Amino acid sequence: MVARALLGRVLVCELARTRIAGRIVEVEAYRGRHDPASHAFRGRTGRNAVMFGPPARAYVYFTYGMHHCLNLVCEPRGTAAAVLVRALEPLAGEALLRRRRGVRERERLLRGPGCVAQGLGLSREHDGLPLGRGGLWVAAGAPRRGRRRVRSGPRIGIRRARGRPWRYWLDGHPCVSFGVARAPRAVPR
DNA sequence: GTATCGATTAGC
DNA sequence: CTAATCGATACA
Repeated sequence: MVARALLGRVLVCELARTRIAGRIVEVEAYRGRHDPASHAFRGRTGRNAVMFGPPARAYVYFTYGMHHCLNLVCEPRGTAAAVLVRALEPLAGEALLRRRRGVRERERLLRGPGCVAQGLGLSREHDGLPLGRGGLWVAAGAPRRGRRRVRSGPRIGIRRARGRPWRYWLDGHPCVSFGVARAPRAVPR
């Protein structure tokens, strides 16, 4: 699976003459037309069009009236699958991250999908950005996935298709959005 | 046209 | 636990 393989690799963001890098420690897979929790479940729309396009592009969407989230499109044209980047361990650009995020603790700088987009400075204008040419790419990354085991479980914050364990994270990593210490709250209703 | 919800977060 | 805040979606 693409999602699992991304763990431990390094996401590099060089936009607007800045440089931020982070180890990918938590992701979720969304599987298009076959996945009731995916934005692409009901077909192509203006928002999700990038997911139906070629792979290795950023799908950036706006949600809750105030947050953006970053996905990496990972299947061929016509198949709308993407991986949501939920959390990174900061490796470069921490001073800028502290300024953008307004928090001091390193483990909170890029913990949670909204925080990732805010930290990297991503918004809808970056939707469709090709990886590798537009200032955003995935580098080879850390050996042995940061020396942690990969765990999987239900995705966070969804109401449909909760039985599918398509969230993947590095076990015990302090930059994971919901670990042992912080359990995910149940989605209401 | 109106009503409801959301791949979230921070704060109490 | 809730407010914030607005685009997407559901429904009349």
